[in-house]
Amino acid sequence: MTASRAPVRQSSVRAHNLALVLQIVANSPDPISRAATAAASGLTRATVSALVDDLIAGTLLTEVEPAPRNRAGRPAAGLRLAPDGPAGLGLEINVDYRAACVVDLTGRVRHRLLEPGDQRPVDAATALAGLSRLAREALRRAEADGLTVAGAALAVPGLVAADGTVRIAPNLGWHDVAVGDLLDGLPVTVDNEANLAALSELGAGDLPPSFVYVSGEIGIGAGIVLDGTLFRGVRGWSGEIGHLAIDPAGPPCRCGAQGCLEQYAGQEAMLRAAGVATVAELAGADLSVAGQALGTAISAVVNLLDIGTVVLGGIYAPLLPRLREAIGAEVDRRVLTADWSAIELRAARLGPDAAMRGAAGAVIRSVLDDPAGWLARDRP
Amino acid sequence: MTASRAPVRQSSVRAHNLALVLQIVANSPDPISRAATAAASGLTRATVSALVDDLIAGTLLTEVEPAPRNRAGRPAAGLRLAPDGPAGLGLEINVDYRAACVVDLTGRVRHRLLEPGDQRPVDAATALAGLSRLAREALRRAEADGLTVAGAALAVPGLVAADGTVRIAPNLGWHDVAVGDLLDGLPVTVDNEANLAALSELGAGDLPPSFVYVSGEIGIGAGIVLDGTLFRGVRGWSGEIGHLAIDPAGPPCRCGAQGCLEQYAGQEAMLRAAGVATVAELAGADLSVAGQALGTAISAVVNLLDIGTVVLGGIYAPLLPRLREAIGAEVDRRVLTADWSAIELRAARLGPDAAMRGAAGAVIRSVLDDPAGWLARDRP
DNA sequence: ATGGATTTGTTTATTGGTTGAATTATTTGG
DNA sequence: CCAAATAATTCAACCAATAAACAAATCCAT
Repeated sequence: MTASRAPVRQSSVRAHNLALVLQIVANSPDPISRAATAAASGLTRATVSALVDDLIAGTLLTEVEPAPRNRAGRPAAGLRLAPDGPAGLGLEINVDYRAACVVDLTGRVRHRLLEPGDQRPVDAATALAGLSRLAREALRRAEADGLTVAGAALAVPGLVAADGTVRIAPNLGWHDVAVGDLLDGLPVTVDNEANLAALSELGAGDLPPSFVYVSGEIGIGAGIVLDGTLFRGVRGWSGEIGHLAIDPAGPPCRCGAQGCLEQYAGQEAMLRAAGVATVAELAGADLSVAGQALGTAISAVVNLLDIGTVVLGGIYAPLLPRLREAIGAEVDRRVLTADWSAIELRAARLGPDAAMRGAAGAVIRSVLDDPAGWLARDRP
Repeated sequence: MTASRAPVRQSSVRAHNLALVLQIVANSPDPISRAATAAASGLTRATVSALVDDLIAGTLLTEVEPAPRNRAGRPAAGLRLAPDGPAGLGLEINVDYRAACVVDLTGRVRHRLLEPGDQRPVDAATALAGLSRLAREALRRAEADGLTVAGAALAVPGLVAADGTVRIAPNLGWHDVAVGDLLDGLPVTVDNEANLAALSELGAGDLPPSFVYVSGEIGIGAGIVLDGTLFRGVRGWSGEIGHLAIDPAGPPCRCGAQGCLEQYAGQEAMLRAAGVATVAELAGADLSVAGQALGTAISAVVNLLDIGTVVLGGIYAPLLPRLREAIGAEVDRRVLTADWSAIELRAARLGPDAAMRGAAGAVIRSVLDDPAGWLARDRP
């Protein structure tokens, strides 16, 4: 039932502790010594030394010069993530561009390729072929840098089934698209853009381990992060916040129901309500209707999940100053527990690249979460 | 980040594998042999034998006569949970009764004490003193049976903070009540009744590992079970479904907002709408308004969490036949993914005792989840 | 400059726990 | 009554972490 259904052997102990040590180093802002890692992990220095040897041999960690220090004792050798080890390839197909990026273990974006162009008129196969070209170019450049690409992830604006097929991506006009073998065998996972953007914000630091990322685009999606892990739902399509009911007698929605959030706070609805033509012009408009609707939806999330932090991304990020008051008022009114524990609203830190960087970050994260799997891979 | 921040030593391996073996036995409908357990767990027979020895010595498992079999080979000794080992004490304080029960490891209710009486006029201290008497009597009877009570849990209809204080229980008139030391040192955990009832339904079997339990009483609460574990939210107050917004212009709610679910599907609202005085009379009434409101709220849950099963408890359980159509229609209309994956509505199996049994079950579950902790306890 | 104090990192024997193979136990079937 | 089959236990080997001793590299006081 509750406990996982897998036996644990000694090798799992090692796998767990490798991940533990690696993540302590990864989360340390400055290079950290073996001894400090041992103290932080609760393992002995001897054990940490042995684990670190493996991690260095596997190009996951590197030793750097000891930081000069004015205390007695042998100076500590610093450990940090290797910038020339495994890397993640992040891909994205969205309404008006295709993009790829390469991110190394330390989180730095090493390469970034963007191909603007409306994807709606082209069919899925053509769009994917174009993406494949872009991705190969990114791989070529990564290899030239001496990086080993550990995997790839693709962000799409739509519902993705557990097996990676895109069930529906309304704004791309996609319907049951299997991405297939894009890169000659290099596995490509596919995920929803809001989910990946949420992970990306998590990686950007300074966020609590549980939060909701709300992405405002043509549609509205949400990525739910619980305790540092993306919550995907039972079948993989959680976070469909865009179709929460705001008013049962509200305007009809393209989903067939009435009064969905999208009809109040979706990009098109906001433009229509403000009587302007571009997103940039919204900065001067009255957004109280959208804000109130967003507040109602956010209240539902908080009442159900008791999450204290909401990150607003996509077009909402720059508009947050104008939305905050209406959202806050509605949340205060509707969330029972708001009296004890405040709900924090934040603007997303990362711009439009969030989803793509989150995709690359997901690959990196999978290596950091299971270094033993990386060490045991078939060497080239 | 994602991986837990604790080191793993060999002893944790044993702790994990003890839990693994114990739960395989617990989940087996019939007594199961060591060999079959080994096959199911992936451990070797030698290891399972050693683990089982410990579990038997700790009165968690017992050997039963081998089931007669018509095949060659030494007959297998059956293993099952010990009915005379640790037991859980479940407590409940609700609007019109106090109750206690003792449940053994196998899930059987061994004792059940119920003291009817309106708790609203008495203050919290008096109610708790009465509960304490009831609990002591239950403990006495458990001891007379040779059971060792491993712990106690209390179900209350209200919001419970992480430290066990009841922040607010509107229908009891409680406000920041610390339960304190009820039973001379025996630890008592406190939890929301909907949460515990949800766990109770999970234990009653036949449910998928992720579902939502909706409890209709004076207020409406929800227990969210994700992957076999209760989801409590960041600060412990998840599942406040009763105050989801159904209609922003709806009737005012005692929470201060307008159009909350409780104003449509709460017990009092349903009675008022049907023009009857007792819950029993609702069976013949038109419940389409409540059903539609419930359907809207359930759609919100499913859209956010992608959960495929909803269990309706409390007063909703007997009324489900009359509610199903309205709920179903609204869910089909509002849940994007309903086309691919059906949402199943079920009536709760357990009656009014669900929360109290869930409380006892939570104690049992904590032993099953961490048998090593139980084995390492100070023996009497 | 030199020896003691201090901190880091490695070496080595020990311990806890699983594994795999061999062994013992208990049944059915010819 | 013996062979085949299945269940459970015993025992040596192995793997990974620990504790304690040791080596290395620095600061500081004399």
